[in-house]
Amino acid sequence: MLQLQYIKEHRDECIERLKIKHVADVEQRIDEIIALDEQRRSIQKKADDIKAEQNNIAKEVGMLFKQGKREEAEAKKNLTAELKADEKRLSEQMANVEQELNTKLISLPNAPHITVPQGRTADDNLEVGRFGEMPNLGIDALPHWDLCAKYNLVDFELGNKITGAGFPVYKGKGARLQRALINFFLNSAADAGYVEIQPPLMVNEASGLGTGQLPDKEGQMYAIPLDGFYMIPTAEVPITNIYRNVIVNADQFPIKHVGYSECFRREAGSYGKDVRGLNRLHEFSKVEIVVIEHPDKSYERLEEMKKHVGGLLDQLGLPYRILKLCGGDISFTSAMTFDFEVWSAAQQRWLEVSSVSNFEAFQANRMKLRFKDSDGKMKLAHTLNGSALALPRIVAALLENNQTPDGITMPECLRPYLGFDKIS
RNA sequence: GGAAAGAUGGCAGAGCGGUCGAAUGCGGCGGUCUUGAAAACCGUUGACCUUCACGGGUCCGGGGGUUCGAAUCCCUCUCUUUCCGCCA
Repeated sequence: MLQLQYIKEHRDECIERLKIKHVADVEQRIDEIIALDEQRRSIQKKADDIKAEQNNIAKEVGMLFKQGKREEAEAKKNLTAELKADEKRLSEQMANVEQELNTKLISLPNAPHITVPQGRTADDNLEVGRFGEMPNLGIDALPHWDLCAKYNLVDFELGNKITGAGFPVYKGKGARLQRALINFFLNSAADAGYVEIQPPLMVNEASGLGTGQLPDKEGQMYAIPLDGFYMIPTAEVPITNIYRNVIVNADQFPIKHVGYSECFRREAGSYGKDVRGLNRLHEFSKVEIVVIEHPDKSYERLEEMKKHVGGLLDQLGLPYRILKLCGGDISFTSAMTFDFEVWSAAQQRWLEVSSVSNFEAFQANRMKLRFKDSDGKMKLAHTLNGSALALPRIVAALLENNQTPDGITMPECLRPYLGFDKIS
């Protein structure tokens, strides 16, 4: 959530930024928050004064008892009765105001960076770069789901049988390709200074709240209500939550992590050609990079992360474009997001394979992830993350773009991990 | 699934119901000594709310209760550890 202090001290800027996200009734919501905070402070002042008086009386009573002045002590005791009633009344008021304030704060999305493009839908995203050559396939080129069947790489029917739609089974060279990609991605990140983490695939509620999946996107996660756990939708959740309630040393910045995990998403309401083949799954593999950084350096770091992701796609030889997401398409928690999309030559469409975001202090505020700055003050760190990369659509594009009449050529960078250079 | 124990500051670990925000040790920071460092010694060192400041308030896992007064007593929830059972 946004910092109350920021909202109070930069009201107009805050409203302007939130307007980029088309937040309804922003002015009103912000002013309500500011008013509630003022209420809270005035109630607290009164409560503090009463408590101070009670503390004094209690101290005096203690002294009198020690000195053996019983009657005086007994007389003083009665003084607190009225104060107690006042205190109870105030603490009820306080609880109400705080709860209302908290509800309003937590339901407010992150404020986009001022440079985030205006716009409402994915069509309004700004293309900021296009790389690689789009292959010219013949008209008999096959979409990846046909290639998967032809070369027996991914068995969707088997997944239906074992679990359900959206849980494919990778077989033979298909399975090997998965493993090769994971290793390639993990090693590349390690070479770039990211420390590898192998996180749990289920998280508790506090972790879901920390990174912002809860309460905003509850329906997106698989839940295990019996134990109060959620299947992770991305490794971002467990890895970032390593730093929940942590005060890091400023000299540790940047903290860079990479982790591979299976990701589980309910994807309720998706259907049609969007979900055909590997395009959208309930379970998929992804390598994720997570960075904790000083607020002054986070946008610099975002660029570095983009370069890393772009470098992977370059090595894989996939044509791609980078989009700067517009206010309407950016996520609830993000301040700035870049999407990477690869060209899927047989489907003739762009597929999102990475989303790189700076959350500024939004997640850190929920998680109480702080550091002591050089001025000696406690401040919230910035959190960032990005896919590097999500596998299924990479596989889809690799299969489609590299198909030839006598097989599918594998990119050079994967061969050490694959043990073969062609699927045929 | 059964049984027991525990949850205190960055960590470890004390704490008769009344100067306990909390002993002590480690760590951190500053200093003395040293060419420099280590060791030793001295000092310092929690977070949060509020205030221009002085100050005031809150926090010893969460919530509730007893009391003039709770880290300390009672109830409850959550979590952790250990033992037994089962098991990759």
